[in-house]
Amino acid sequence: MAGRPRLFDETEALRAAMGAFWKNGFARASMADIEEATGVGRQSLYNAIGSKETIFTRALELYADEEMAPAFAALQGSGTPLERVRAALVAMRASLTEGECRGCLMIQTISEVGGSDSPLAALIRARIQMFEGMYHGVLEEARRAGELPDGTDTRALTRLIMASTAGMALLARADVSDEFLDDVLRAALERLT
Amino acid sequence: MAGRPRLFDETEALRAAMGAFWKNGFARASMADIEEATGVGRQSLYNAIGSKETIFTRALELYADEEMAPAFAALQGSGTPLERVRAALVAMRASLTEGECRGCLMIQTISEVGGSDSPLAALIRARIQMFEGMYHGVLEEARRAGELPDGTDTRALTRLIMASTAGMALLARADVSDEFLDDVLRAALERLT
DNA sequence: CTTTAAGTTGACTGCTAGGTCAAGTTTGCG
DNA sequence: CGCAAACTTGACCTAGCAGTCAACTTAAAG
Repeated sequence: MAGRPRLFDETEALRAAMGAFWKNGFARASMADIEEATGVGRQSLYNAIGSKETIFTRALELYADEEMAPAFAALQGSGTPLERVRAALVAMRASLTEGECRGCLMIQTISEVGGSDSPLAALIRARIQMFEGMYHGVLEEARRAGELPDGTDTRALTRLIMASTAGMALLARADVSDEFLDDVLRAALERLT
Repeated sequence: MAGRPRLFDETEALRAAMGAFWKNGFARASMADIEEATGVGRQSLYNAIGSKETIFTRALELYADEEMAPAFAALQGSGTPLERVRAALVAMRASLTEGECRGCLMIQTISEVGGSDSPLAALIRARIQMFEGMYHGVLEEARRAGELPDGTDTRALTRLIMASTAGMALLARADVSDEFLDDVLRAALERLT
């Protein structure tokens, strides 16, 4: 089992590919773009990772694990439950404009693979459910702790938060102003009671 | 100026093309799909309308004018300002699942042409601003009429509504359940005070 | 009826894309 | 050293795409 050692780091390459996909979307990012972004030859990518769709899937998983981590960390951080939800929203808002690309790769992928029944769509649905479960858990905590009125429908509130978040990410992609996004965040925080 | 009369109705064809784009997005819908959906030959489409991008642009305008009309009509309909906003939200929610395709063509297009500076992106930005202006006008009315607390930041509230709406449309595309969308609507209506 | 402007049809073109092949390179192991 | 396994390189292949061309059809104008 000897052979030439790999000249690139797989995760590093996936991160670079992620950038290309984030900028242009799955369809518009060509394999040539991926080669250029990663600095890795095509065959090497195929050997190490797989087809374009596989590369994208892996890059999307990496995105969910790395790029969305701050928001999730905030949810499980310190403070009262509601404070943690607020912190997560703030982190989400920040992530939309801080990097090189505006918006959120996960959200922007939804409309691209949308209705299809591809593995990609399944991945996204799974992440949505995970997202929902985490928010809902903390909001339920908040309700039990008396931070939310006792009759609060925390499931519906969770889903409103998710829609608002997704919408914010989407509009960021439409080159809406930073103040626009700040307004959304502020209005959402005000009504989180 | 005599010649063979056109065998198809241009608007009808655009409506059919709209369906194809709605289902698959701009990039994934091929000219062959458009031919099949419209029942019109390619050259005829080029003669009458133009390139694929032109066809899409026209179809998108048609979508905005026809498919999104109920929501706008509700905004300018009868009832107190806040009632009209509520009615618009209800109409938006309904439009997401009533047709053959889930979601909203306008929203799903944002992530596709996203950051680019194409005419399409400009069209979308213009519609977003129009949308914002209409909502904001009615919410200001509501504030002045005492339906909203006097200190309400109606601009921020407008933008939150837009984000929630956009997010709802996007998630509909991700094949989220109908109850999910209903929850978002209900939670949004509850917090519209 | 003839002419002519417009519409239709289907074959065609050039191009780009994702994916593969074969030859060459670099390591570890016997 | 020499063999074999893994990786790299760049040319290549095929399919599908948007868009075009040329021949044909239709109806109104004169």
